[in-house]
Amino acid sequence: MQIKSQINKIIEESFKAINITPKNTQVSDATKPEFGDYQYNGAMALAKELKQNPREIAIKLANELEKSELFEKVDVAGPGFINFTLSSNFLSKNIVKSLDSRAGVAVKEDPIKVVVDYSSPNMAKQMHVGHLRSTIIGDTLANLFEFLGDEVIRQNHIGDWGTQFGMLIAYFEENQKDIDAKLSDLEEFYKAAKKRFDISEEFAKKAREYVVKLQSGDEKCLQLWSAFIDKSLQHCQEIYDKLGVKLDKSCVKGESSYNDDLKSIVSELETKGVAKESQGAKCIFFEGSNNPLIIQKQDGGYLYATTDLAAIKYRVEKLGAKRVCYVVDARQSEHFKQVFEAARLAGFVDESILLEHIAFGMMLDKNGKPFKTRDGGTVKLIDLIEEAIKRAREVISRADDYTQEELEKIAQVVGIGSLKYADLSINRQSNYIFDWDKMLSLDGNTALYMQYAYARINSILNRAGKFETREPKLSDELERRLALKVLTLEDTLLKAYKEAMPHIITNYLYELATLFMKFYENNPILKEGVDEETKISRLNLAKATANAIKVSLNILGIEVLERI
RNA sequence: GCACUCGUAGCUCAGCUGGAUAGAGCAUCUGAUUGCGGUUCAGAAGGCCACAGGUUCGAAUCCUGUCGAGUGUACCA
Repeated sequence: MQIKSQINKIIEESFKAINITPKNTQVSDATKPEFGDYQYNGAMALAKELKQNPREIAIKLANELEKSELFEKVDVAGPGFINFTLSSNFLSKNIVKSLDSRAGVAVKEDPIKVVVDYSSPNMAKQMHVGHLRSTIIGDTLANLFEFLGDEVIRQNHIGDWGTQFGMLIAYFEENQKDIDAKLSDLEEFYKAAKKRFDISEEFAKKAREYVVKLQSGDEKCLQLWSAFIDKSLQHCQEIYDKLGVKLDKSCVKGESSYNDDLKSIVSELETKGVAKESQGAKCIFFEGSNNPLIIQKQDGGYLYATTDLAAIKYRVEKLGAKRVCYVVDARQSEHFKQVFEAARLAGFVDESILLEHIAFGMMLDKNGKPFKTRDGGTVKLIDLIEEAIKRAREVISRADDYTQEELEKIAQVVGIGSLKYADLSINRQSNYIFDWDKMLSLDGNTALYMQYAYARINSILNRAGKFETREPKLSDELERRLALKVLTLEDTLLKAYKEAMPHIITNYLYELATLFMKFYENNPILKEGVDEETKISRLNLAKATANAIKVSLNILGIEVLERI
């Protein structure tokens, strides 16, 4: 349920009742729990405008606000802060509603069509750590949008076109071998080809010729190329499956698929006067910037900017997207800024369509240096995943007497979950320091802490057996706060939605789990001496908490375990 | 050179549509719990929010400048 918007509405109405039209009617979270649940600070800003005492305005407004049944208390404090405390009755009533499979979160009233472009591996190489953030953040955003009711189209804009494939084909021709055998380690194959390319002028020339042949549709080249792609996609799919990322073949729409549109895109941009020739290349210039966006090279070749423009056109015109999210490395900010601007100049998109570069920082090691293997190579994503699972296995196997099968399942869920959570819990815009120990710690804002909290609640519920679904009686401040936190899930998701920031959800989860741990420590549920009424009340609250944790984690693409 | 991002506790990070005494976790110190599930909970200590100005009743948050870090900057993707 949405709480803030309900309060905002009441504020608006209350202002109407006292004949004031304010600029801002938004409540914010209370800065301290002692103040209440929410606060409104608008009275101070209004005071100057109306030439009235802020406190008087606040009191007048508070008198109106008090009439609402939503609040137990409306206080005016200091120079004119208005503090709201929600009624416990309101909280308990809604806790019951949050026991459903959506944890009480409504579907958006105005669903839109959204394209999320993420992962986008290069088909000539294996996936490496650089692809992790895009894949995880993108998948989470897609899950979130979907959960809230948008129609989500996941697009994997794979790098399956360009010079590198000429290189691969040339190298393959040179070393005629069985394609499966050769491609079993694509990485090695690519490296070998690249080496040849750098050393031999003759080989490089041949590679370029193959690019031209490929792009003009040479049968044999296409066949080889498509075998490369198939093989490479298989590798990617293994990783997606392992990560539990919802990408598959149907999401693949690679660079090559726009090949046939590029020519007409360029001529359309020229006709519209958006693109001009400069130094032999076709460029789009922008006001206040010296760097143009080049869409066609001197030699007539197209660039990735051209492909991106074709992709925008496709997504908006063919797919009908109203919001397009590009989950790509922050280093490409300028590129996307230019591409988006160009798309607007060309009239491919109007103001109603939101084009967003969901930028994220790099993964760094403990010393703040780019994350590499010991000998300075790129870390293969598959190795990173295996390592996460291995480490998770070590952490949990200290704990209990699992069967081999259980241990494997738990190691998978915890390892993958931790890897994802560590990434998602940090503001995506900044670089992030990758730390195995912190990632798999049970303390602090980690996946294990959440999964453990969930399993713990689950254990209590199992021990309790069947019990009645009932509005919990919130008997103390801790229970109130926990209940309120459970109910703010929807507000949290909407904020994360608007800003495309997964860490807003993890912050919420951490607060929720922490509150639960406190509640659990202080308010026994199944211990002797707890009366039946209180027990059932607390069981309901615990169940609602578990539900909110589960729903949130699932949006993050993290599984919960009934037992750890 | 120019552009973008960033600078908050020893470390890793929240907070940034301006609000009350700037919050967590780790590490450090102290206490509770003989265990509804062990890896739990409570408390202490730790801050010129890079620096200097400005706007404002009010600035970590907005603006300008300086310093420092990272990234990008014409035919790779």
